[in-house]
Amino acid sequence: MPAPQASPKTAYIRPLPRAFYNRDPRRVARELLGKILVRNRGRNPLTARIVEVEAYLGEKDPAAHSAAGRTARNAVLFGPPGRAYIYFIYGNHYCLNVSCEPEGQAGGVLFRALEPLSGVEEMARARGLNIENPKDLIKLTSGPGRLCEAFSITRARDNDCDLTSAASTLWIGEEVGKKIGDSTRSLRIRTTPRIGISKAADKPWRYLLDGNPFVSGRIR
DNA sequence: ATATCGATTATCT
DNA sequence: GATAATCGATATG
Repeated sequence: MPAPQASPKTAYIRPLPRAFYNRDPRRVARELLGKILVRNRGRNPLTARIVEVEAYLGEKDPAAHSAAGRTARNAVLFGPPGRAYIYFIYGNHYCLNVSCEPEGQAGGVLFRALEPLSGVEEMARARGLNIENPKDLIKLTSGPGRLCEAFSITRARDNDCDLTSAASTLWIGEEVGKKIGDSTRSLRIRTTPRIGISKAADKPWRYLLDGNPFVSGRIR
């Protein structure tokens, strides 16, 4: 397992445009792999590479929170693309999604695992883990609930946050110099069924970077 | 290594 | 009142 890489300065990360998210969530999910989630914290932002995601379609996907139509909880999924949809689950954990598709149409991508790049000490503190232990390092951001805890993501703080602006406290970017289509091309991407659902469990809409140690759960 | 189980609460039926 | 896009702990092979 690789040691965390040198900290990228956010000055060299630029946000993905809203149009990036204004598409089918399966397409967005695949292309989000390798991109960077940023938590602005004054100096010393938290950054991590996206290594595992799942696509949830709109009202036609029985596994999606939007399957039964718009409610107070899932309203962000029906709003404009590129916003954070945060939900609370099992009385314990938050999960992060980004809304996709044009306004009025639901759809989103769930963040399942990240590879920490900078702010690792802060993440460890938030998770109550010790980085000296390699096992604990993996557990920092390997899972949808874990990554939210590492980034201190809550519904109260971050639901409906605009993820397309570097001025937001939470946003998504890519390294300057890489083109959106390009950065995905060289990656080894694997698709599998989605984790932890019972409906539409056969759909292969989980996307991950093959071999990345931070990917959650078991492969296959 | 895999399996099972309890925690704990917002949300919806 | 039941459920849930999970996690961590415990038990067993």
